[in-house]
Amino acid sequence: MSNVSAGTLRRRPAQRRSLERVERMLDECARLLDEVGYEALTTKEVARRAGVPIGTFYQFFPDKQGLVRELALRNLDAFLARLTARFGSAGITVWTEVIDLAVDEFVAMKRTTPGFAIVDFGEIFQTPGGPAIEGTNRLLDAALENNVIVADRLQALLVDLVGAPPGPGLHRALVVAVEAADSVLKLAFRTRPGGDPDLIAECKDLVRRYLTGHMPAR
Amino acid sequence: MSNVSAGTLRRRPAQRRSLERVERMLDECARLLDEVGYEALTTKEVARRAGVPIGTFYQFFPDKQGLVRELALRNLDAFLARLTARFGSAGITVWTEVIDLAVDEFVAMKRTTPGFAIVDFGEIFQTPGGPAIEGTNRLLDAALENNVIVADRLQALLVDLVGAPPGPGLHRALVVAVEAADSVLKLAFRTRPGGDPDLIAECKDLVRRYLTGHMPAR
DNA sequence: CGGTGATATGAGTAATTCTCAGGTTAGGCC
DNA sequence: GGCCTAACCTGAGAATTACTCATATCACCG
Repeated sequence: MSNVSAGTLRRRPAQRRSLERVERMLDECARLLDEVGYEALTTKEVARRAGVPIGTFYQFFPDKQGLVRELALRNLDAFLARLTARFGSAGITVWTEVIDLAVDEFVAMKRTTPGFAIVDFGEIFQTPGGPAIEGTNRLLDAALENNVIVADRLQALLVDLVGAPPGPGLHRALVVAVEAADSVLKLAFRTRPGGDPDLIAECKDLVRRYLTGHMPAR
Repeated sequence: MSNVSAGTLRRRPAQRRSLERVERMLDECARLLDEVGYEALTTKEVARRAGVPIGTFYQFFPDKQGLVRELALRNLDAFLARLTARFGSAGITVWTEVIDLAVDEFVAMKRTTPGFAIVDFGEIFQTPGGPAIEGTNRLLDAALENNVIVADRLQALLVDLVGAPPGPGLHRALVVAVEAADSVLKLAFRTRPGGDPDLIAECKDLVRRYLTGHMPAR
């Protein structure tokens, strides 16, 4: 369930103390994000709050982006875990239930998980490295397309539970749906602290209508 | 057509030279965004390339965010101008044509307007100012919700050209549609330099299906 | 208990943002 | 024109930040 993607740590914490420290730094990073936003977040303050010297911070994280990217990864893990947990208990029969459940879970995390409202699964950064360098096609810079992972998981669930026809068409549709849902929910939370309920409802409607064309005839 | 929103300049350039300078700084900002991304953009480099001393930069822009916000505003103006121009010449009869035209125009700007692929109308920054301060409800921090302006304009066009029923329902639907389309198109341009054509097609499909419920029966 | 590799530390360096005291310019008025 | 005044411009430097690296400390084992 964990370690979904590459990971961006310089050194992976091996002993318990290090692990706790990294966890603490991620926690404080999340809380700081809620307080001051991404722009104003400083590595020094994260380290200070976590009770960790700045040097130790840089033992594990390459930089501020690496820190936030790691947080996004942790969020992704948590989301996928919660998703599979809820799908295990509830007996799903119609594919729209999958949508509703996923959106509800996402909203729940937006409300309760610190920092999730700001970064969720990443996608904050646009960092091209110079225009059209050499042959290297560094388009998807690893862990930069976490929404694709969510789409992967949703596809597996839909194929399993509802017997949807797998394939590139469905996969692309799910990536689009996740991307769109993400942005509309971000809007919902920009509009109102707890998430505008009308916009959350619209989000479900949007995804349902869109996916109707790519799904078995219910 | 211009000066759509508040504007974030410290001092509005009055004389021709100042105006040209501000314009030049915005141009260079846009090009730098394409080259190095938002994160790595520095005010010093923008000033240097524009041939303007750093002090002058700060005469007009409060900071890096203000600069990019101003660029986003200029992009918004340009987009709205191009939109109305094209709607004037082409005789629209069906509402889906409005969608297609708007998306096409957006895509065209993504391809040709420097920096547009990175910032388009803004929405990069999440900058809360401390949790739940006092009574002040600073939710929409001026110019921070530019997509709403696009939705406004689209609503006017749809009501005018197609006789759509105006009202809060339609308006909300358009805001959602614009937000979703924006994110999917961003994805399309992250995936491929010129914008993945499949994803662009999916974007149109997404919006069309969603808005069907909010539109006259064609 | 001494040795060895892994881990921790924080003062310091380089790079950045933004200011402000003082110099320059534009343009009206006699 | 010549003069005056307010608007405008400038860049050295103060304050802040990201990140490094030489040294100190620790964990563990023979």
